Amino acid sequence: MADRNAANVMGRGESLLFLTDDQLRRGIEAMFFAYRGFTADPDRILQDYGYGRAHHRAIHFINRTPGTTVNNLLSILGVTKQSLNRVLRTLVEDGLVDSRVGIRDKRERHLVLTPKGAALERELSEAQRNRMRDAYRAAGPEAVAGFRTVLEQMMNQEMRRHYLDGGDGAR
Amino acid sequence: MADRNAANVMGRGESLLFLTDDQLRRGIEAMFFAYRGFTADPDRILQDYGYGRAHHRAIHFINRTPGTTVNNLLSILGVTKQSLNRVLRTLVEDGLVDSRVGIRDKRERHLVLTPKGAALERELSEAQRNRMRDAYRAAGPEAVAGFRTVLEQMMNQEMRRHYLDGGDGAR
DNA sequence: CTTGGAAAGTCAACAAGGCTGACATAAACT
DNA sequence: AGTTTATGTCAGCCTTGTTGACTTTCCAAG
Repeated sequence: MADRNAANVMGRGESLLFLTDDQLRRGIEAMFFAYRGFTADPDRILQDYGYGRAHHRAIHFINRTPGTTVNNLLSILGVTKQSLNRVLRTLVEDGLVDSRVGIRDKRERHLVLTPKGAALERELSEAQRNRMRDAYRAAGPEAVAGFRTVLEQMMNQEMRRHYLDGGDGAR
Repeated sequence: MADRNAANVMGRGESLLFLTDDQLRRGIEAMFFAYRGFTADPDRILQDYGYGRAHHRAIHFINRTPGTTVNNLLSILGVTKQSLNRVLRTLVEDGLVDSRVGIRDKRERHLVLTPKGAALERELSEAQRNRMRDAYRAAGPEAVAGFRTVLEQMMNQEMRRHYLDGGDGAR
């Protein structure tokens, strides 16, 4: 219990004392605290509109993949259709999202942002990008590469698939 | 709008095309998807005990700083005392947490894990550490350093304070 | 051309975990 | 003695997740 995980007899110098429980705990807490910062700005904006994080997520992924179907969105977001539907309904009612009956398959609904929805999307993503940009600038390019690498490894298989689906991101 | 943020005329070669909106969006989605992986294992375990993420957070920080006060926990977690109290009450009732009247200041309650609480903490944190360790191993030491650096920059001031309070983590 | 099943929507009920506001108690501080 | 601080508690509200049951639409295979 005292010195568990003296995990790095595999050396190369700079990696000594690398995977101790304490190091891992620090990483865990970093994720926790950073995620709070990550969501703080959009949360504030959403409040002014009477929306929540669930609305933000829907708006984000509809913007990323215009014309996406409800089912696709469900598998990206990992919630039930009832839960997503409640959110989508308010967004459609409020005129932020347009739900178009499928052309080839009329059961499907293709979701797109209206100009009004796109405006909110920009406001939200700009706030979030600003924070991300500041963090990236302060950390430097190499840190950013490492950041992305670790996060990718932390995803579940299915999530990684959705992540990779999202365009190349200039990789 | 087409080529906004050609942000890197500051060069050094590998950092060209560094802060485009698309790059930033990729970082944002990486955070989103990775956080899901990050919480997936504990969430599964917590379900077996009838607890939620809120209980996990309380248990984690009581374990990190044994004898911490309610007020301190409140400022770390950033929730209302009513919300935290609901969680703490069940943990005390179920015999996972001990709430001891302060010695110097009898208004304060000092929170510590019971053996039973410590057992659950180990189960949860082991699962979370395993995922973190696998990600770290796959990514390599340099990536991990970058990961931590970017996350630290993403935190709010106050969160960063709490983060730094958590011991040195062999920095 | 019928039918099975997928996609979508809806209703109802419930739970976790946030929130506000009001109030109580004990202890410490001034 | 009066005020402030730390904690706890009651009541009620909201968002966002869940399950289960049921309907409508409609593609596609038999």
